[in-house]
Amino acid sequence: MTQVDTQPLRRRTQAARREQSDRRMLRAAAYLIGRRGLHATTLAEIGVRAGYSSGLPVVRYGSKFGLVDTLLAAMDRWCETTVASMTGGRRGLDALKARAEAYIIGARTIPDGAAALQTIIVEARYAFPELQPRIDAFLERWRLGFRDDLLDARRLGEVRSDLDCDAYANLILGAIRGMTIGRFGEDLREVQRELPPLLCEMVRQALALPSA
Amino acid sequence: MTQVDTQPLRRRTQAARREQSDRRMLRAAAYLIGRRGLHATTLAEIGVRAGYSSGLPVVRYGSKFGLVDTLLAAMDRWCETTVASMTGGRRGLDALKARAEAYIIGARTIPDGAAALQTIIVEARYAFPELQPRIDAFLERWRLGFRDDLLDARRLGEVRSDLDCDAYANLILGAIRGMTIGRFGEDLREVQRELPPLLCEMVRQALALPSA
Amino acid sequence: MTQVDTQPLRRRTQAARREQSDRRMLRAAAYLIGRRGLHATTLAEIGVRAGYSSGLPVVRYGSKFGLVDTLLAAMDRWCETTVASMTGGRRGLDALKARAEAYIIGARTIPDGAAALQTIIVEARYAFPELQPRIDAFLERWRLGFRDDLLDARRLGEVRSDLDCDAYANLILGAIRGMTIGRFGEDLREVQRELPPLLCEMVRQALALPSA
Amino acid sequence: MTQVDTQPLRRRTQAARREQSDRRMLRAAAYLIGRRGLHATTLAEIGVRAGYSSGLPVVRYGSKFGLVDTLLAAMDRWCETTVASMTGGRRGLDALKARAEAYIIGARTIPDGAAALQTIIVEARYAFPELQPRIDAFLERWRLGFRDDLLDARRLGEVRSDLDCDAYANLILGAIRGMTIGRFGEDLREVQRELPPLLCEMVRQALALPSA
DNA sequence: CATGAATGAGTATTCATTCAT
DNA sequence: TATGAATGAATACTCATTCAT
Repeated sequence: MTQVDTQPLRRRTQAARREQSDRRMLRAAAYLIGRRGLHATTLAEIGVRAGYSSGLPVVRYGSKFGLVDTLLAAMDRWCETTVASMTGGRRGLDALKARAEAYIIGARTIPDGAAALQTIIVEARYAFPELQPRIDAFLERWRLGFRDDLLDARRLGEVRSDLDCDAYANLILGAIRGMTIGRFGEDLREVQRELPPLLCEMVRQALALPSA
Repeated sequence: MTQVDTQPLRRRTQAARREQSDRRMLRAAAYLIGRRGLHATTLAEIGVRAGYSSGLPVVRYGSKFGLVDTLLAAMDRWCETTVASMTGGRRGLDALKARAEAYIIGARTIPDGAAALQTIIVEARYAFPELQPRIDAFLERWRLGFRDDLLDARRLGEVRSDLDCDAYANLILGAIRGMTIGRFGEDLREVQRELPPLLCEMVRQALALPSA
Repeated sequence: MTQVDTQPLRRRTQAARREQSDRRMLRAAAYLIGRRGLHATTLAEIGVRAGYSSGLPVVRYGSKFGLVDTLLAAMDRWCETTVASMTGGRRGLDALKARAEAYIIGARTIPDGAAALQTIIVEARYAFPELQPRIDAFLERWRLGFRDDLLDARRLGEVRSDLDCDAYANLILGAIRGMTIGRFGEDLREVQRELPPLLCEMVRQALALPSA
Repeated sequence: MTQVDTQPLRRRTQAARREQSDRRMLRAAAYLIGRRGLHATTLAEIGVRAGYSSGLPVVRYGSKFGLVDTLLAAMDRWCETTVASMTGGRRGLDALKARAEAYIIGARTIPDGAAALQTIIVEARYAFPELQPRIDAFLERWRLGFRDDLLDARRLGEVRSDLDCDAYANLILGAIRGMTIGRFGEDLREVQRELPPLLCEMVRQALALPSA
């Protein structure tokens, strides 16, 4: 019986150590990448800021690419969960508005993470071309979310039946990205206040039925 | 007499040589920066690709910062000229549409330059913080252009009188930037076809008078 | 009473486990060192390839030096045993021929071990200078073996009485080493076919009595 | 005329600087590699020992591989020249003896270079597999030299007509390599004294005509 | 006995910049 | 004006070793 109890305990403890250092390092990575940029952020810095040695990041993630890949995957999951909970039970334009808000809210809830995400999306293009598929998938998921909301809205009769949902989904995502990019750490709060109602207005007016 | 004649001649020749090497190096810089990113592009590469030695860029511009600064200033001037000629004689929404088209057209006319511009705007934030004022000024000029067009349109009665021109100018510029960013070298033509009419439609419908 | 019985049993089991992991790790070490070289082989790899954790090699041997030292000692013993059994009952040139064959046969019987041995002999000079005495002793034992065979042959009248046995022992060992070094994993079979008869011929003709 | 004179002068001076640093760095590399081994020798050390900065070796040779490749090529040329001058005008066994002496003499003339050469031949197998073709070519040239000497000796009637020249060339080269390997910096002088006459004796007795 | 998390010193490589020509 | 040789600081990555479990 001792065996049965100690084995899992040991494993739980080792796993816990690993999990904790994992969390800390990803948090430190997001903090630093969002502030100094992907290139200027050192693996050693990340390890030290997380409270560990300079070598741990490489031991854990194998390489800088591995760390960024892991970080991106974690943030991807976080976005997925947040968006799902915010758009749950909503449909059409209502869901679209919630989805847009989720993007902004992410930046408010975990500003470090959001800043790092934007930076990685932009800098990784040159630094880690192998990461592009994951980045594209991330953006595509957002785009498809907006598109499906618009398609749903069309089905519900909230917008004109001839609306080019794909094009408008692009426009919406582009606007959100274009307005938040490179503006972390400064006047993001302003964007948070301005952008959602603006999009709502645009959505209501530009996409609504001619009669509306 | 020989002195008097040769000196100016020499000077003219020297100036011409300088001008030519200048043009070539900035062109090479735009080409490389747009493709590999600001950080991955080395001064030596730029010099060699321009057909000169690896050391010339530093001799000419003093430092990497100096080169990027010069390049940015040149592209700024180019944008200014293009926009002025395209919006010349137009007012209100008509001018706004032309201005938006100018942004896209720039990417079509000098794709290397446009790609480099986007890259610099994003990467310089971390690499050359001293460059930020110039970048901000560049973007601000675009934003003010759109804002003034909207204000003009409001004065002309083309849009609602309570329109938040500043906010919409931000939205428009953000959409343009967000949709073109990181998409150079691939499907930019698609953006060129889609974006301008989309913005036109949005402008027409979202900003128009309620009666329209 | 339970104590008295289980203790030895446990110990025997522990000893067996230790012995098995020992065998496996040395085997894995030989395999990897022979293939990738001493420097490129990591302790972690050895542990994992042996079917254990990455940390076991250090726990068992204390350090990389300790492992190599142990491995070398084991191979030394193996050589000693093999040579003894192959030269047993023989004398003079007959024994010399058998000894030379033993060197080659080792490479055929345990190719991984032979390759690792060669690699260690060469790389350890720089990596583990402290190991040099053991290496020198190993080579010296071979040299002395050949020398004694030659001295015996001289006593038996098989070779000229003025033969420099030390010098020729060096030559023979050198030839064997020089022809096998760095050729593991490739055309060693060719060497196995060629070298022994060649040495035999040389031994027979070069060292034989002038009259022969 | 000034042009005509200064241009070459400038070029000669720059080229001279380059040539000098080249010579110094290769010399320093040979010295260090022969003493500490290929792996333990640092590019920075090489640069500093040559009297330059730690970064110059990479700037000049691109990488550690590039440096070793260059060094090997230089030593290859040196060997070629030395062997050619020493065997010039000789034939058969006489040429073979001179060739064997050249190998040893090289170690006496440029002991650092010879030691580095041996080390590189052995260590590069694992560290720089891409270098293997050059190494093989180097060894093959020696082997072919000995073989051709033997073939010539056979033609001249100096040795038995059924002699396996390829096999014996292997044996001779193997013996030379096996007896010098890993013995640089210590008792190489002894080898220098012992080996050539030993090979001569072997050649004379083992390869000679039965009647001789 | 065995695992695996964490350390930290060492090294090849990059490249903006300086400087001799 | 232009070349290119030389500098040196910065950083990703490796891995033997320590230590907690």
